[in-house]
Amino acid sequence: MKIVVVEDNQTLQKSLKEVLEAQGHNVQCFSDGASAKAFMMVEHAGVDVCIVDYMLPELDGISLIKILREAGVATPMLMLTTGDSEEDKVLGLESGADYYLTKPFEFAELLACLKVLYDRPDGYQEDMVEIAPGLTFDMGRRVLLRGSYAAALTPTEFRILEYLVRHRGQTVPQTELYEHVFDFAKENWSNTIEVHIKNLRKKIQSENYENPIQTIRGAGYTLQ
Amino acid sequence: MKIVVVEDNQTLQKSLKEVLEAQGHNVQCFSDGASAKAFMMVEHAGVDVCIVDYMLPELDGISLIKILREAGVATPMLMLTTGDSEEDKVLGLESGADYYLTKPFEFAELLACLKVLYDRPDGYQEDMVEIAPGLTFDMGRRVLLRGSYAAALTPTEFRILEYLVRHRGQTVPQTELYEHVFDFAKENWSNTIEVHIKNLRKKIQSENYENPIQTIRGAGYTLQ
DNA sequence: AACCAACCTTCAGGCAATCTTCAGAAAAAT
DNA sequence: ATTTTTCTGAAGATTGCCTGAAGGTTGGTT
Repeated sequence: MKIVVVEDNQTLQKSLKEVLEAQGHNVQCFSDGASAKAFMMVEHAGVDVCIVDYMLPELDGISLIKILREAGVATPMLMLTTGDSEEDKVLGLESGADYYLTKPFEFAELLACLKVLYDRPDGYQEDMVEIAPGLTFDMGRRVLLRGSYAAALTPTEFRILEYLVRHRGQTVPQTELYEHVFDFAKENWSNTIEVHIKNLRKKIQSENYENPIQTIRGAGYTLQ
Repeated sequence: MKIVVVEDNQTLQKSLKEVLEAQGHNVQCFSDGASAKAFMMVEHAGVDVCIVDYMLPELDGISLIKILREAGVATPMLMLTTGDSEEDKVLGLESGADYYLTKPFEFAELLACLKVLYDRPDGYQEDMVEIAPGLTFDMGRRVLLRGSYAAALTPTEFRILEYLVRHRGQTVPQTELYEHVFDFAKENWSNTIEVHIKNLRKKIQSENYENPIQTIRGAGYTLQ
């Protein structure tokens, strides 16, 4: 599979490349966060897994992952770190990394992780999702495509729809949407999510089908 | 969500239970592998995440996970270990664990992991239960599926049916349903549960089979 | 058979969850 | 700085769920 490695330590980068290529993978290396970001923004669709160091010149690993995630890149990410700080680990996971390895690690462990990440049952790496007949959600471009016409999504709408897509078929509570769309739980209530859902529905709606975002009273929303 | 903890160290088990319950989770603890296995074989459908210690009396963590996986249990598993051995880590992941934490760990880290595991895009967890021939209860979507037609459940109906499913074959007293469905026991009696049971039966009913929710006079209800 | 307790059925009022609209605030783009 | 877009909270309307009451059945007991 295609693996992107972002690692500034040249020795480690070379070893990783060798080991992974020996396993038959196609490896693309970067030595700083900025160039990795530039590449991933464009090419992420073809990448199966991303291995990212925590400390990087130009753009650190956590920010890199966060930016990519916000841009709708859903590629599985594995983060490497030297730090023992538990806080960093938490930060790493919350930024959107899918796994976390502390250096020094053995390559066998890395390979096992890759397997776990890649064997995930998903649709996770899908970039184009059919929301309704004739209506496609392009996560890369952040738009809804109806025929040749593209409807833009606002950032919040995008995050909501992305979350619903990742949990398609499940009933997602409003509280959960709050936590993921904004990075915190709302204490004092507001109907912000409801308003965004309404706007999303307006963009999705068509005469040919009923709206695929269903509200399950007392439970949340379900994307069919 | 419902979390199963398998940990023989009583102190740690207690802390885990406390922390997780403080987060609003429903926690079920076991102190050895064998009893956890017995429970999971039957009840795994209702369990969202499993936290399993590496070293356990009766049946060690790795074997436990392996056995459950072979039995088709897809519940996300998080393994705890004291060992630093990289080999153990690899073994743990290959046995089917989804994540791996080395003791001592901080609870914040554990919570972050749980979030990652639980937010997985899925269909991964066994969420569908066949209530009657041709009638499936989809716990994720909170609906009853008959062929392609979906009947919505109200929040209370969902909680009742969920509880009956988790205790399938057992006779569940009304008092127990009260405690689960609402978070308290009812002092002054009402027939609310009876009404909800009636509505549930109406949604479940069909000409082809008799209603699977049986009333055991003087004892409670049984889902066959 | 007559009685009683457990359970069923129906239904309407009250109420909480959600929708809708809109306008001002904040943020982003120009 | 100005314009445009997006976000957010308020207020009111609407929807659909929950519940308790009242009366009806059922099955067991004397």
